[in-house]
Amino acid sequence: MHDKMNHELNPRISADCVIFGFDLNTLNVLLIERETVVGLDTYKALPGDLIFEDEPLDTAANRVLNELTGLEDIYLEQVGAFGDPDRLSKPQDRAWLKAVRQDPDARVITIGYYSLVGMNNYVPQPASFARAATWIPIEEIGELAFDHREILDGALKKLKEKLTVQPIGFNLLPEKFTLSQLHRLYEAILGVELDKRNFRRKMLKMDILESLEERQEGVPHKPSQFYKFNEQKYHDLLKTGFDNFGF
Amino acid sequence: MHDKMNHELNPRISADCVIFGFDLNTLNVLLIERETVVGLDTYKALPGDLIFEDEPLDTAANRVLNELTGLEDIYLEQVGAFGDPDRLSKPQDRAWLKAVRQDPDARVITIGYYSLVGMNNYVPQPASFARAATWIPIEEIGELAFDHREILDGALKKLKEKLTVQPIGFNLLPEKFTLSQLHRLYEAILGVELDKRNFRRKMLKMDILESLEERQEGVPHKPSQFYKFNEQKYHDLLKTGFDNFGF
DNA sequence: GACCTTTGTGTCAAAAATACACTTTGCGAA
DNA sequence: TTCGCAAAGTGTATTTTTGACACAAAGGTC
Repeated sequence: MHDKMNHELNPRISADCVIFGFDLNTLNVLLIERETVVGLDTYKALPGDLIFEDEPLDTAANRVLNELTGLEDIYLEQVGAFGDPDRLSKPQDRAWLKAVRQDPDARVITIGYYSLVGMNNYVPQPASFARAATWIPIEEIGELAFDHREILDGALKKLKEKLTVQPIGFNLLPEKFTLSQLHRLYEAILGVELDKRNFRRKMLKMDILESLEERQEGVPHKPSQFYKFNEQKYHDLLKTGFDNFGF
Repeated sequence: MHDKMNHELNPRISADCVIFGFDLNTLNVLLIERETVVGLDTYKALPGDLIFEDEPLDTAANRVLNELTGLEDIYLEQVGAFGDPDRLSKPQDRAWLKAVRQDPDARVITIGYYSLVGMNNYVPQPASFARAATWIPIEEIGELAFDHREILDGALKKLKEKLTVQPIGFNLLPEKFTLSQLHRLYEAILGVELDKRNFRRKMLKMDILESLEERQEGVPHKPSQFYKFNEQKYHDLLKTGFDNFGF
C-alpha cells in the first residue's frame, strides 16, 4: 500500500461476447455494426458493454448479450481479461466512446466470453443503439473495434483447443444433423481438411451419436442419414474416459 | 446506455498470482501468510494486489509478484477473471481490507495468473507488509483468503491441461535433473501414477532432452543419470508437430 | 437413361499405447 | 567382506489407434 494509493486504478469493466454460429457451411460470428459518428461508414464490434455494480461477471455477459442481440440463457465460457491501457485509443473508437459514454476517458478492462449457438435456431434482433447484430462469416471479418479482433482470435483458439480435446460443437448444429454437416463443422472450426472416412469412424466410435431412421429428402444426390446427439452418453463419457489423455 | 448509467460499476482491479514450485518431491505453491487483524492467527493468501492506472495487466501481475515475493521476470499465464461481488465478504477478509485498503468496500475484480518456477533457484523474500511468502505443499493448503482457493484450483486445472498437451514443467526443475525427478513432477501435477518405463520411453522419444555425462553421487542406490532440457529442439518441435492432436 | 453430385463404406500398414518383472549399482550395516 | 536395501534402468508382446486410399450406391436433373 503506502505510497501507491494515488496510483490506484479506478477503471470500468465490460464484457464482450464472441458468439459463434454455423450455417451448415461456414463458421460465423455475431457482430454489431455501428455507425461511425462522423457519418456514413459503419464499423464492426463484438456485442459488449459495461457491467453493473454488484453484478457477477457471467451474469453481466449474459445480460449485455441479451440487450444487444436478444440471445438468452447462453452458456458463456471465459476467454480471459483484456486490459491494455491503450485498447480504446484508436481515433474511431474514441469518437464513438465520446458520443456514448459518460466518462469516455476512463480505462476499461474487458472480460471476453465465447459461446456456440445454432444459427438456424436464432435470428438476431437488432437492439436500440446497435445498428444491427448480424452473422458475419469468419473469413470475412477484418478489423474490429477496440481490441475485439484480439478477443475473437483468443476465443477461436480456445474453441479449437476444446474441440480437439472433447466433442463439443453440437450446440452449433440443429437437433438433427448429418455426419457430413458435423464433418464440415469440424473443418470450419479447425481450418483444416479431415479425411471423411477417418472422421466418421472416430466420431461413431465415441458412441455419443444416435442414428435416426430419418434421411434427407429432396436433395439431388444420395440422401444423407440424420443423427442426433446423445447427451446422456456424452456426460457418461466425460466422467470416465476423457481425463486420461497423453498418459 | 440510457438509464443504466447510475448502475455502472466503479471497481478496483487486482492481480493474484499462483506460483507453482517443485522440491523434487511434491508440488508447492507460494503463499503469503498474513496476520489476522484480531491477533495471533495467520491466514494464507495468494500474492496479489491492486493494479495501477495505465498499467498493463501482465505488467501489474509481475510487479505485484515482485513486491510481495521478490520474484522477477516470470512468465505468467492468465487463469481468468474472478469477479463475484461477494468474493471479499468473509469476515476475516473484511477485517483485513479495512485495515489496509483506502476504500475497503469497493468491489474488486481480480485477474488470476499462474507460473512455474524452480524452488531451488529461488528462496522467497518476505516483503514489507506480508508476514512471509512461503512455499506450501499443495496437499496441505486448505482454505485461503477471499476466493483464492478457487483461483488456485483454476490454475492447477490449466496447468494439468497444458502438461498433457505439451511438455512444460522444465521451469520447475533445476537445470540438471534426472528422469525420475521429471517423472515425479508429472505425477505430482497430474495427481496420478504413471508407468515408469512408458513414461521414459515417451519422454525420450520427444527428443527434447539431452543426456549429460554426469550422474548422481552419494546416493545409497544406483546413481541416476542427469539430463538437461534442450530449448532449441523444444521450440522446433512446437512449430511443427504440436498443432495436430486429435485429428 | 445418361449424367451429376454427394453419401457411405473397408482394408492394410505403421505408429502408439499398455501391461508387465528382473538386473544393476552403490551405499550402509552387520 | 558380504548381505541387504533402495532406486535406476531396461525390452517385449499385445492391443489400439492412426492414416492413407478408391469405388459403388442413391437420387435428382436434363
